[in-house]
Amino acid sequence: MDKATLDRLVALFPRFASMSSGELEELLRKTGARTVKDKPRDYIIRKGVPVQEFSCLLSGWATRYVVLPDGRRQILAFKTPGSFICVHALCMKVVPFSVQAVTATERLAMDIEALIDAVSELPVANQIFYAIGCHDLSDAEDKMIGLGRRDAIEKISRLIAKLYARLHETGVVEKPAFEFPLRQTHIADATGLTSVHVNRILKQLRMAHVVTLDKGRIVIHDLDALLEFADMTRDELEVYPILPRGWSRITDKTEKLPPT
Amino acid sequence: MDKATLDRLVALFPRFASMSSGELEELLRKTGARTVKDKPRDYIIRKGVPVQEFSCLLSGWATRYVVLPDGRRQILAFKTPGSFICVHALCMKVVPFSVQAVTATERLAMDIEALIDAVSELPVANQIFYAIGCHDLSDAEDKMIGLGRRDAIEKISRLIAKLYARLHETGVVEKPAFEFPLRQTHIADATGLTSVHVNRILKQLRMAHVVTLDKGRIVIHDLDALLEFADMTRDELEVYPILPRGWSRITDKTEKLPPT
DNA sequence: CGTGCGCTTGAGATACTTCAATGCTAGTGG
DNA sequence: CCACTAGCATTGAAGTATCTCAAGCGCACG
Repeated sequence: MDKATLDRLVALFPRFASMSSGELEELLRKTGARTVKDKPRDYIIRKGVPVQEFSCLLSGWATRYVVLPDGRRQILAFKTPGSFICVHALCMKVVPFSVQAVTATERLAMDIEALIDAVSELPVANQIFYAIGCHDLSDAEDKMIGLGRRDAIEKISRLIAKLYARLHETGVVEKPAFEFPLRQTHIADATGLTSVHVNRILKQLRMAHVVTLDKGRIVIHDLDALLEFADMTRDELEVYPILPRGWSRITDKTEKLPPT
Repeated sequence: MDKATLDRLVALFPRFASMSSGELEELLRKTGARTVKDKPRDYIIRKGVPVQEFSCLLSGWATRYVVLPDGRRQILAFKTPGSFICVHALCMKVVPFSVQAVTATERLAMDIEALIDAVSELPVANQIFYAIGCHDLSDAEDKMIGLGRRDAIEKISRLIAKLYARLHETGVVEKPAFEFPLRQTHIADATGLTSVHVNRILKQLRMAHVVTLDKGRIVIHDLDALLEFADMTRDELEVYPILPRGWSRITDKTEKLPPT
């Protein structure tokens, strides 16, 4: 693995910076790290099929989702450059969801069994991977709040604001106008809404000159207004590089004494 | 720590069985493990206040929840005997949620910093705690599906069925009739509904002779009917003792080719 | 013996869904 | 190069699951 690729990897996955570059190179060597390309709609992971690779997404977008027997779909996460495809794979051979490429993607794939061995010998790596899992857990719980207790415009505004923050943080996009390959059905299945309703809410945001979404491109005209709709403050936008025990994000400011 | 307490701990937390009893005793000693009692409505963890203890719930019920600034509440998890109170604490000093006792509770509390040190020296403990975190992640994602894509009767039926399965699995209850200290507002805040609507759905379940819930006690008259309402099969009821890389639960049987 | 919390129920409101039709664009085959 | 098709976005109209508001009731607690 050449120096340039290594730098690109660390830039997208700042957590790896807590390893020395020697340790990281060793880890990549031991796990047979290689880059893999997938085309749009390719499956990266299939529900029920043993997962052999641990992947770090380098470019492109993907979705991780579940489909119920009657066809209802819930998208659990969108994967963008800097995302780990499937943290679960480190402790589960078979996972109950699928991951599918939305655009063409590039990822760094490591052999899982080798990774587990390598990590167990390297305490710093252990901490890193625990923190990654913990981050995904917090993220899932944040989404639970959104799915359970927010209305449509909040859900959609938050989704857009958070994706923007993430892409901005990882250096993938600069301005609040960028490639946005998600279809309205993706947004619907991530927020628990109907694509028809998503369409109406997007129209509302467009009419208010807040966000326009067209032909795979999004333009955020008024970030403050978007945050207003999203019920977010600017500091909630920051993506915290979660170091072990270093996180101190507080979501809600005031907490009424809850019943019972 | 006497032998009886140790046995009780391992019975409630079968994961600990992958450590030798010597290793476990050593771990408990190093972390200053002690039992702590809380009264109903006591806070076990407060949002924004540094978490010092890692707790294993031995008896009683608790909720882990978030309250939004305008008062909307989302319950993230119910804690019952055999639950870890807050897995996040191993990598976050401060967490964005609170944990509050519902009934009187008893828990085994360990010092977190000591636990982190002890675990990093013991690969088997490392695996155990990673698996615990992974279990919570899968659980949260399962709840995301419910919150996003299921209707009221499915949500409530699933909640009841899963709590029963968990309590049964850990040996806390025998028959499908047991202490159930949750108020209707708890159920509402866990499922993203209103307590008024929860009331109507419970009435529906009562009228159908499926479940009765009264005075802190629940009786499941017809488990098969409940599972029908819950859109669950009997094998989904089983709580898998997730060993590292040993999990193979598949939630959905058929998966239509999803759009895009 | 009041007071408060939780359960219950009715009536009316609404956020979101379902159904259905139209149009646009890109890809495909002839 | 054009006709044909499929997928996606858009919009209207009608339906419904769930919410809001409001009132009454029972029980536990001080």
